[in-house]
Amino acid sequence: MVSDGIDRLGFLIHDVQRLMRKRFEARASGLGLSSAQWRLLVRVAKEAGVAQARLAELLEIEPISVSRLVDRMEEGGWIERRQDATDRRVRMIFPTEKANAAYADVKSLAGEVYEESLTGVSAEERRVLIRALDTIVQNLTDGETSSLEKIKNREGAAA
Amino acid sequence: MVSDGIDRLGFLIHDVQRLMRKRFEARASGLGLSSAQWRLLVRVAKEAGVAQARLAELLEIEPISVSRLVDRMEEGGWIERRQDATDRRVRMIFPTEKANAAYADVKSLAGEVYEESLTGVSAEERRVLIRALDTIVQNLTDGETSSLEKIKNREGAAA
DNA sequence: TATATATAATAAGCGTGCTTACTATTCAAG
DNA sequence: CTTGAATAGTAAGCACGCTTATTATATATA
Repeated sequence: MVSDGIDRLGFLIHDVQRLMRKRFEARASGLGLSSAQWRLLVRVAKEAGVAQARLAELLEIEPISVSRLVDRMEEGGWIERRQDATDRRVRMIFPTEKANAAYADVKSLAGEVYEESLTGVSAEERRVLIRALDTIVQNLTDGETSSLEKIKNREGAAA
Repeated sequence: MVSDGIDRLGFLIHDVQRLMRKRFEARASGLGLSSAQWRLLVRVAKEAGVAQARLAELLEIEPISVSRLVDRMEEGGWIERRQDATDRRVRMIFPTEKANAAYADVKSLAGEVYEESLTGVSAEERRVLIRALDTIVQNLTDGETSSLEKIKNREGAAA
């Protein structure tokens, strides 16, 4: 066989990401949250008071992206910025009551979307899928150099 | 077991997509092409003269997104817009010489990135991965309605 | 023919990511 | 203490996706 479809990997990943985001946003539109926003919300819900710089690390986006995302979420009444008493450079991010209430909804919505996505994929195939995706993240994460010799085990970054 | 990691599926897909795009763009930066641009370029290289509306279908993005992408790529000298003689609404898109020359480079770059990504993933696991991703695309593609009864076979959309 | 509908492309404006450059503040070194 | 480097956050401006609305052209129908 000429191709296992590996040559489509990039297109496939791109499509899956776009479709999952779209599906989630369709479901969650009632809540008024975009997918970038609920991604941030999940972090803040678990770690109230986290600094923006730390959020940028956790979400693996640039601090400026966090800054503007937080702007909009503050306007939307999802989170609150507070000064850190000991370091005046820092803005601590807290979820509002509204956010805490929405958190459970977001989680169950995500679960629904995942189940819809995986209809027709067996338990064993799901394990392989997740393992392969984890491996890809590992391979592409560390140093931008050639990744041909770092078949390291995962470190278990639970969502 | 509480979790196979399925609850991380969205985060994983998101991360993999972002990392693969980043890695590719780092490699391809010398060519002056973004990942959205080479995605379009691949289509145009295979089907010179394609209309923008058809490109929007193929790429599964909105016509307006194609319009602005094509604007930038025309400025960059990658493609050329020509009038269709029989239907003056239509703009036919042609690759320039520069684009045709870059096409082979883009393909081999993509292959490299895929191989780096999949280091440590066996041939069998790769097959399962691709099949699972194909299934997810199917499940999420058609009608935004519940997808619990459409375990259809693929239609073979070769990249 | 004249009118209504459909289609191709674009315009305007927004969300989310980026890079680069800046301010405010803290910390380290002398 | 003062100077200088590092860190937290933001501003400006770009790419690429979106929704909604508009223009030009084609096609179908009364």
